[in-house]
Amino acid sequence: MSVARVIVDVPSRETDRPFDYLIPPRLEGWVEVGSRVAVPFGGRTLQGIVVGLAEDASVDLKRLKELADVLDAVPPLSAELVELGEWMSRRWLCPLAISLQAMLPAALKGKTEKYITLARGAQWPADTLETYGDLKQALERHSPLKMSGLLQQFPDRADAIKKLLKAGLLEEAQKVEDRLSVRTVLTVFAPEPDALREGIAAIPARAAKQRETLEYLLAHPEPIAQQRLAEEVGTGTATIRALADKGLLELRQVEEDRDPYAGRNFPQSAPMRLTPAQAEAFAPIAGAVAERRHDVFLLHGVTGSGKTEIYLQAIQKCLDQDREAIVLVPEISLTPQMVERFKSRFGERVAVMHSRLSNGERYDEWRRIRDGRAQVAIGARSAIFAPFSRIGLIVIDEEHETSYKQEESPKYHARDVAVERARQHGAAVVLGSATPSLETYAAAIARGTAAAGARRAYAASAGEGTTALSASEDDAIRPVYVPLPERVGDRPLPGVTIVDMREELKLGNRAMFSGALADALRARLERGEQSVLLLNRRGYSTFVMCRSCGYTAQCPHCDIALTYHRGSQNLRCHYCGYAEREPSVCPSCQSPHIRFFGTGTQKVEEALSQTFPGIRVIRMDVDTTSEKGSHEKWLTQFRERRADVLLGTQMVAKGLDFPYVTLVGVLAADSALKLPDFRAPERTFQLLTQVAGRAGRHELPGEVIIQTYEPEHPSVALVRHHDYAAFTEQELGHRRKLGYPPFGRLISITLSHEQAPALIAMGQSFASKLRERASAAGLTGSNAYGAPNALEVLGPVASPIPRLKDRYRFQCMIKYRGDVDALGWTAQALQELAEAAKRTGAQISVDVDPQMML
DNA sequence: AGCACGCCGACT
DNA sequence: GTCGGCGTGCTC
Repeated sequence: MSVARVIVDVPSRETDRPFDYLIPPRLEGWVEVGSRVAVPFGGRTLQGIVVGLAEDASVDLKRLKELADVLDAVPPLSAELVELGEWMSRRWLCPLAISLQAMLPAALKGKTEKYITLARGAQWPADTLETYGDLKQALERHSPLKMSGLLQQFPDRADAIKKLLKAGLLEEAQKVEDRLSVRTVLTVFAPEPDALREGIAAIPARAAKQRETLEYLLAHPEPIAQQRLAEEVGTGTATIRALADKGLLELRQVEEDRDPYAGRNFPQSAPMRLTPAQAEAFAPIAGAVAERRHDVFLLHGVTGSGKTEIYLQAIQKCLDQDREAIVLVPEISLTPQMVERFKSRFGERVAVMHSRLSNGERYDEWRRIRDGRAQVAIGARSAIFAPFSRIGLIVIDEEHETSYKQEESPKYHARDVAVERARQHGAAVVLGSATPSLETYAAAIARGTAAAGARRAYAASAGEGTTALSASEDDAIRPVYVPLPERVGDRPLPGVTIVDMREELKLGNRAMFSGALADALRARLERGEQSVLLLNRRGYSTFVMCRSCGYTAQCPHCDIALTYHRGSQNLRCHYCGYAEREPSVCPSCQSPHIRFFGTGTQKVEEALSQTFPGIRVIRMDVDTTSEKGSHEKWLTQFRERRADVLLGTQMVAKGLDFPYVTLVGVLAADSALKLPDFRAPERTFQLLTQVAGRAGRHELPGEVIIQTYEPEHPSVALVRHHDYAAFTEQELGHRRKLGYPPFGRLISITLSHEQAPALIAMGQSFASKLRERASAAGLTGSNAYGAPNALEVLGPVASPIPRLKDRYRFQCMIKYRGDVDALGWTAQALQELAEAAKRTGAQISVDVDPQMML
């Protein structure tokens, strides 16, 4: 008998290794690397993934249990994806079970279900029967019963069931079940034409409908849904059933794909003629695809420069070779517009995956990919795991977007996974952005450019410092730089005005709209044009304070000010979801002078209506787009010009393209600048540049007005001339001085605990252990030239949000040069820490290459 | 992560 | 004297 090595679905570091199981004869032949199996594990039955097969000789067979089951006819993961999962676990220091789970559609996240049956032949003593007769009766009616169902029926009998199990009067069985519903449709299958004609001849003259039905099938022999056939023929399903009973046709339940885009027509679109600039950018990418080279490209194109058409044509090249393509877009720009462009070009060959699909819909799209019915996958972050087997191209649009980094474990970055996966397949990678992340950009500039002379466009300003990324760093991405510096049709970038709100105040304007913005809005209303307004804060007011005693409303579970929401009249914590009623007097001193400060999107909406009576505003933020399809609904309304203003948080900044938008207003450009995060300036610059790109994308010229209290901050000032290069140069200078990415790398380790003192002690002992190890390894100590240390351990310090969901948080940061093996080193240290943490009840969370410092 | 086994307080 | 609290330890 052979042996399967299984990663069980327990997301803990202690069980993060393969466990060996015997493959029983009945399952022989069904088990492969990547199979999903059910295994007995410590007294229960769990889902697991087979990561290896061994011959019996190599393992000690005596103590092995057998696999309980193989859960799918076709393994959901390929050996290649299992390998990718192992790579991810090393790269982001997370248990393999978690990496593997991330690659499966949610529908295949197996759940252990317990079933209860009456023990066969067991005699119930009279007194037991008296007390627990109702349980016995329930099980006599239906058996086996789900434990969960039984508990629902008898909520207070949990202990009783346990007792009866122990006494051997009840028995328990466990099964791993999918969270899955495959929709089936009753489908009619026609027999061979000859049989069909015989059937028609045999039908009595008065059964006209039956005859018609068979005649229809003779003309249309392909399988058809019973319902549909009945409609076509103009009869009821009874006719069809009658025919089935006679054996004249076959009726079967057939699994149906839930097509989330069913009933929508996507007019076929032909490739557009590329502009000379597009063609120049396209050439090296197409070349790499044609030659099946694993090259990575940074396609740096300003907003409106036509990157998408380049993606589409590169994908076509890839399909022509009978290879497959993955396109990642940020969740937020996975709008109908984007999907439509891909569906129009590639039709049925496109599978779409995003979070708004139900588990079932997503599973169906996933199966279309796996079964080879789709060759292009477009989706958010997790689409990088699309189960293709011959990938030729991976595109990551808006490469700089933070949503590519998953904030929960596995804390992977889809961009890095993409490059690794492409390497496995010999596929090309295109990273597209108008505002590339500094990491990608610096690496590309360091490597050089594909097109001669292109480097001039951006490179000079980036400075020599960008080469600081260590050349020996083996997992560093080194993209070929492909600039696309002009907008299609030579449309100019919109003019940008920066308004200093301090000056407005001096002029006596205390409103949230500056004179310039108010005038510009009014002009759009008069001309019937549209505007987009950005304010990156939802809710009505951002904090609540008592003017008598200084009390501020804080979340009782987090160290965070509560935000006032107008619609629901409550105060809410945006981190844990806590809500309380709006106070009318100060909860602390009962003074009526409790006031709401700070501006959120709700308040702007109100101010718009007051300032411009009759204005039609669509507000888009987390609060108005939580419903399925609402995002799409608002955008459609806006496109159809049923509103004058689209007001929202950063979700209005990305990827939208409306011809009548001629004004973009940013209400508080500096709102994110004060955050304690070294990427805050980069993010602000990116957000402002992106939102500015929403204006004037078609015939009408665009205008951008940015309100700020910090007009001279580079993140704001340099947006004025869309000066990515100048901003980048400055910012890279700062990063270099501080040893931040891309000049150094970070691993953040956050410890959390319900009690602060225990946490502080633990944090300190952990940090000093790390430091000891580092110095023992000769990694610390500044060198004689004042160059940064190879590795530094910073902290522990309280996290920027010191308490979240009733847990205190402390963090350590490991800052290191790219040529140091900090991952292996940290993994070891964590192993030790994990043991200590378990005793004290602390939680550890590791973030390799953190994107958010909060 | 759970579920077992194992040692100390409030009940029959 | 028993039921049950949840503290450590293991799971092929």
